[in-house]
Amino acid sequence: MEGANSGGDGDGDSDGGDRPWQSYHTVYTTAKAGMEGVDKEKVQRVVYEMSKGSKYFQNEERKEAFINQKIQNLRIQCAKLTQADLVHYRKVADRRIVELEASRDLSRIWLHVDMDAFYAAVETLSNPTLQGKPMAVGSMSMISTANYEARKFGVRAAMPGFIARKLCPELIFVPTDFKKYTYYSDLTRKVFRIYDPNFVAGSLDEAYLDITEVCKERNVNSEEIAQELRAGVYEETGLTCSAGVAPNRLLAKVCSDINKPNGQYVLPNDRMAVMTFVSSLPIRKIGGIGKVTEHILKGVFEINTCEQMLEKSSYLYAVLSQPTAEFFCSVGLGLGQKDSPQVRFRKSISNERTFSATEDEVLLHKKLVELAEMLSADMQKEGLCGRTLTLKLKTASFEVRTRAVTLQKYISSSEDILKHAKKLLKAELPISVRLIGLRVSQFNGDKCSATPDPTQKTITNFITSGDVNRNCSSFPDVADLDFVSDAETNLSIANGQTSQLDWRDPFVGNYLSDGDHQSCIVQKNDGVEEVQTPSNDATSSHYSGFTEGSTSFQGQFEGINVMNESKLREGARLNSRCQETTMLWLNDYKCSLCGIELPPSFVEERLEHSDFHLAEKLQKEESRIHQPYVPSRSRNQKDGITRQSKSKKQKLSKKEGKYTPIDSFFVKK
DNA sequence: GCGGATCAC
DNA sequence: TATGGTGATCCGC
Repeated sequence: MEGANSGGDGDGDSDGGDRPWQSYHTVYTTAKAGMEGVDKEKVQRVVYEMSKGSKYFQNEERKEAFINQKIQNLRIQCAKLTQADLVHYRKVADRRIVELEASRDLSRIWLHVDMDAFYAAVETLSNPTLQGKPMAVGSMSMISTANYEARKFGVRAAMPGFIARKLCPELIFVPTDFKKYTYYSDLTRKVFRIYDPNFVAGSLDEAYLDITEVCKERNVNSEEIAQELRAGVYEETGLTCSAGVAPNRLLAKVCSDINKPNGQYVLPNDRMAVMTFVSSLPIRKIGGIGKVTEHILKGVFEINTCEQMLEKSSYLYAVLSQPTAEFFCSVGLGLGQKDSPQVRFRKSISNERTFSATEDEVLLHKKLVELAEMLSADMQKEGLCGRTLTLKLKTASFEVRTRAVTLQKYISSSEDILKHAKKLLKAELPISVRLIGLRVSQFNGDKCSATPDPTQKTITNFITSGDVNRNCSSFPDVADLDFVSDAETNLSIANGQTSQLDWRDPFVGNYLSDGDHQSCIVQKNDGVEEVQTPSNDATSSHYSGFTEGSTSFQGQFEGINVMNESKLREGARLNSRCQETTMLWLNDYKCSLCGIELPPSFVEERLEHSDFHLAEKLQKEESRIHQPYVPSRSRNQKDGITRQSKSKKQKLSKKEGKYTPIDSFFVKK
């Protein structure tokens, strides 16, 4: 609202001035519930002092600079628009706004419930001595939730504990205990179900209810329903919650935040009321508009409130992608999203762990084994098989990288996962990382059936074709072509059986969401749902038992046998060459084939050198298969080493990361 | 399909 | 000492 950072924001103000902390934008300093009367200047200063100079901080600065460049670019684009352009885009925007307006639906009454400081409140319930004392759920490195006493000090969710303790030395830390939260969450849902058996759970502590019918049947207004529901939740759990009522979910969510904690706000189903409400609403309150989007909208278009989205709509349509512009306009009109289907399918499953940064390959390999085991277990629990595996790395400097392979067969066993994960990781070595993650996506339509859980209710809508098992790991391996990972994706995918329900709601997404799209809840037709909760409690058991069995990474590293495969097609060759360029250099220094030493910075020389070996290999090959090969310097490699002959600025080794051009993001072509 | 990024909780 | 984990989506290749 009156946010400390809203003053001269986005002008590159006061950098290096007497108040450097003002330019350090964090997620947790934005004014939210319970932050009234907080000395924001002091909080901001402490956060800055604690962070300054750290690797994390430096990365934040890098990202910030990147965003500022985007803003600059967009500003230039706007400035370049001619009068004629503006007239045109004014028309485009106006037409769309009329259409959007016509789609306005005021027939439903939505209620959003949000538990107050949920985790903290539950912990206080189970340990009443915490009552009235500043307390946070989480650890020294990260806080999940802080109670309202702690919030008075500026302590907030997503803030690292050691900073929170600086802000509030008496702060009590309580470790997270998801079993407890799930238990109480279930209790609240018992109450929700009374008012809407098909309610949509957003997470453990919030839900959307369509209360249209209850209001009608019982002939009571929404305010009374909200009161009653909150009282019911309190009676059932001893916990307080807040509620918001509005014609759509997007607005209901905004409303539940207004009188938090232990309050409610009703926005009537009336067009004027909605427009008035939205006119002064800061854009950051909208679900889907986060720190970066807010920054851009302010910096480029000087948009601070939702109403201003309509005022600037011609510029939005001129410079942003159409769906993005459209979302902002619909927000300006106070519209929600179209109804989402009752049943939603999980699209990926993943796990990741942070540890103290290391470049010890044996250690990294061990982490990978553990992750693969855990992921496989989770997948089997859910009966999932997928064909895309993604490795995520966070370097010691907090840069995040992902590397993916899409396979021809569906996998779920830890052996399969590990096999491919190792290849992906190997290509990145040497590297110092602080986090490794694995994700599997592109599921086979149905459960993999390895060990079906009889107690698990199946979703009837699923297509259960006889093909289901064909691709699963229970079948014998097909020829292992996997190392030419990218080439595989070029092969036509065998009769893609997409039983994944591929619905696409134009109003769901990054900028197109009212917040429930990230729901991990599968809501059944009968109203029963299953919740995927982060099972932190389970990790310890996973870790034990995998402490040994780490095979040396080094041992498998010498192979350049990628090139020995004889019947690779042209595409496969280029890709294997791409792999080779990354695998060729032992310890990123020494050629594994001839022993010549070339430091990573000699990018051109190294490429030349690998070309040499490649040509050598191919010549041998060509004597067998008759296929000409022209070493091409113009082809870009997928591994990020862009080949530009003259530039030594491309020295950036992969370790240091590559930076994509600014102009791409957010800009319409 | 891949990779970088944003967002929410 | 020290800045999380899971899942989803979008954009531009």
